[in-house]
Amino acid sequence: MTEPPRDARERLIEGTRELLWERGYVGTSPTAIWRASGVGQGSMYHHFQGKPDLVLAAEQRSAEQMQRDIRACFAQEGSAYERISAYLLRERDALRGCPVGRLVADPEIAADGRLREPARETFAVLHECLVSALEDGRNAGEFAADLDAVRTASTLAAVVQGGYTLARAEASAEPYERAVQGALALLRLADR
Amino acid sequence: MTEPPRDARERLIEGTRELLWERGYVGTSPTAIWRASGVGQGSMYHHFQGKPDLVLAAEQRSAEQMQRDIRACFAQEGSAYERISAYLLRERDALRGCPVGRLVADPEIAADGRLREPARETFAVLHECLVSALEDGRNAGEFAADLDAVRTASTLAAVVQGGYTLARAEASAEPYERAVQGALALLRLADR
DNA sequence: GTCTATACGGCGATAGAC
DNA sequence: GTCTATCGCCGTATAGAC
Repeated sequence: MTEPPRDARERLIEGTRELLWERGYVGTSPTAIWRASGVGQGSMYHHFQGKPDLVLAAEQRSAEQMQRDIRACFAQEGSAYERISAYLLRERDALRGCPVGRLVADPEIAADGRLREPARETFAVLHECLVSALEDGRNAGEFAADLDAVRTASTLAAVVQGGYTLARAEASAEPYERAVQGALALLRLADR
Repeated sequence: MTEPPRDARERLIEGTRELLWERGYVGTSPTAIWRASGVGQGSMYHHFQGKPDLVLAAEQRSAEQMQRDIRACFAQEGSAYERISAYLLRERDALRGCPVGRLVADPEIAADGRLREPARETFAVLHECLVSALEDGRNAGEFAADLDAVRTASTLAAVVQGGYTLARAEASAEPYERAVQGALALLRLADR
């Protein structure tokens, strides 16, 4: 399915992505990165200036992929509700959480505009897709005419991100599933 | 308002709470703790066995406080919707996030049953309060008879936690406010 | 491009004096 | 109970050979 990484640079980015997802910025050491990526230390410092530089490249890759997945999901055929539920019900490993959302938990990333940018952009794309779908549904009579698309879009995005937190606290995917199902049910009830 | 910490033990717990909230488990070093708490290193290792022991005490304190706040909020007078919105609209520093929810982002805490327990218990308390309020509202005719209280409770809890993530990604409290307002609007629309 | 060697500070903890 | 000293390891690089 997935192409195996080719050169050192590519392996480093993929290794960093994995470690960032699992352990965050502080928890991800350069040593762990080159070891996990199967390249030498000298090679890493040849391709990247240092940890922040490599992390930025990894973040951009993760953001790019998530944005592509989001757009693909919302470009599918179907009613507004179907597209929204398709996104919310996508296969996710709730206990792993979101590779992009995880990043902003660390203050080093939250405080640095450049390191924060990929996450900001990704959630902006998600929000835009959700707003469009909600407006479509409102225009088609699927949702109440007074449904606030902008706010509801933030609600739905938050349910996914917060569902991860609840899942990790219980070490079970169930709270995540419940949160998403509950959000979709509320959306169905908002049909007049 | 708040009592200043008295003894070394107390100061250590409060200092650890702050650092954990801000920087998570990996990002919080014993050295930073005793420095921030204004006690000596030897004192710290006299009162606590090591980092996990001290972190557990700090977690329990944060969990205890959050649970007390939750119960107080839901014990107020008013309709079910009023109690729920009172909780969702509580003054929060959205950019700081949740002192309890932050903990489970770190794998060291998520993987350790004892360190995870305070967070698990806190979200269980929140879920229970939300379910009770939603059932009350349903019985009083405030919400649709087929509203699923258990799932909706998880949805509302997730909106708050996920709202923090969106806020940090944008470095603004606005996405958090939108998410909460959107959730309350959905709840109001689910009234038949 | 990739390698090994080296550096310096911080982490997490222990020892033992006071 | 609190203090300072010390420890071994790791984080985050830099240097210079190959």
